[in-house]
Amino acid sequence: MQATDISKTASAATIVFEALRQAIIQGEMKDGDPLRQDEIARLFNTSRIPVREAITMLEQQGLVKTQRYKGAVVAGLSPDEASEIFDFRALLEGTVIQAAVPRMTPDTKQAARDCLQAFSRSSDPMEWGTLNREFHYALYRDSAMPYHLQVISNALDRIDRYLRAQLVLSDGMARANAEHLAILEACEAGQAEQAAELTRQHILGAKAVLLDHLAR
Amino acid sequence: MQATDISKTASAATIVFEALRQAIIQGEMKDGDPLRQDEIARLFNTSRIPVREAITMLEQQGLVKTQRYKGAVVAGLSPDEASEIFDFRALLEGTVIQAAVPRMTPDTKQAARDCLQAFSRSSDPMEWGTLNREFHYALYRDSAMPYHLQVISNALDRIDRYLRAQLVLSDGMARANAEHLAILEACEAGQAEQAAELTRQHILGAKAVLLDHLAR
DNA sequence: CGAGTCGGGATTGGATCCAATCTGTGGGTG
DNA sequence: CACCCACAGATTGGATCCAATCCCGACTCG
Repeated sequence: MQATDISKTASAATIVFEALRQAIIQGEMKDGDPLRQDEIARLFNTSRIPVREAITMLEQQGLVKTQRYKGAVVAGLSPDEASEIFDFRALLEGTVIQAAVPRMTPDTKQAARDCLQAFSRSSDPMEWGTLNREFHYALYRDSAMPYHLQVISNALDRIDRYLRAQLVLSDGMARANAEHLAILEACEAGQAEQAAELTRQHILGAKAVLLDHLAR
Repeated sequence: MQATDISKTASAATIVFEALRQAIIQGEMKDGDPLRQDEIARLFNTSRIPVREAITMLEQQGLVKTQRYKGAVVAGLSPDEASEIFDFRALLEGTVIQAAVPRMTPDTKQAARDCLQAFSRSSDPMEWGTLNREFHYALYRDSAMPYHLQVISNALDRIDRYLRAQLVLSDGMARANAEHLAILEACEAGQAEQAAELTRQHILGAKAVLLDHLAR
């Protein structure tokens, strides 16, 4: 029998939070868009209380900025901030994948391969972002570093919108595909240091492309 | 004239949050202690609403764990989790100090020296923790990496209690003092790589001492 | 004509009230 | 005597209501 995480039934606040988070990181809400409490409350058929809690969660993650008595708006990223987060990711994700490679199970490798295939076959730009993320996350899964993973996930939330944009750019898809394949092969060959270096280059490459695009 | 950040007047929720955060990271509340909403509300002369928002903030930072309809308790750290966070800090703080050294202003160096002096003169174990933290933070200040700093600060919150405990242990103070001095000297000499390595060793050393203590 | 000010609507922050759930205790039953 | 169940108090989650603040336009007065 499959035991389901009891007592983890979502509160209204977390449901609203997840929905808003998705809307923000997928770019449905643009930078600076205001989050009206009672508008959101009506959308979810709740009162404003859970909405407010959801907004404070979003603020803790840096996804919105709030001002007292003025409300919350979707937080954008300056080029400097984006650049810093990419550096941050390169540092962390390189380290994490290096720790993950020696522990990587066949299951995980298969999952990563599946993501990669789906990624290259998919034609829906909106799906690319999630598959891209799933692929990376699969490779880190076996690192046994849950705290690192959580922090990485938060960092990804902050730049996810921009990553999606970057994938659509020029040959972003083709390049990402090639780099992903190289990373996966390094993992399968058990070359941890190589996988780490490729991951770092992959992230810093994306940063370069994106910043170049933002500058124009 | 000194312009004060207008409209940043604290809401009740953030006041409660800050107070609870301090109480937790300074160890006034032990692992597993429950946070009763109306008890806290009475303490601060507010209703439970701001208290609930404060608790969701604490949960986002990992300082408390909540279960639906059962409330929040102060979140402790298993040895594994503590160990991981020390590794995390070593990685990040090494990188950050390396970036900070070439940009470090005389003011900053002076501030760090002051901390160090106060640290060695102080006899109040409770003060050590804050001075220790101030010292480190001063050295990172000029790194121009605000995101990294924020993440480091969160990580510190999680283990601050244990760090304080470790300082009181054995010759924790004396050793920390010596290591701090070495780090500061490397910074003043402009040896960024050296400062980074010393910082990493400093953190990993503290981790070893603490884990050894926890095991017993 | 421009600057200051004074409302009114909109919006957020906080308080109070009600509903849902947990927990522990006592009684009944095999 | 162990176990199960019901009920009551305690506690959290959510809804509704009131207060504080902001925004914006119109009006007044020099």
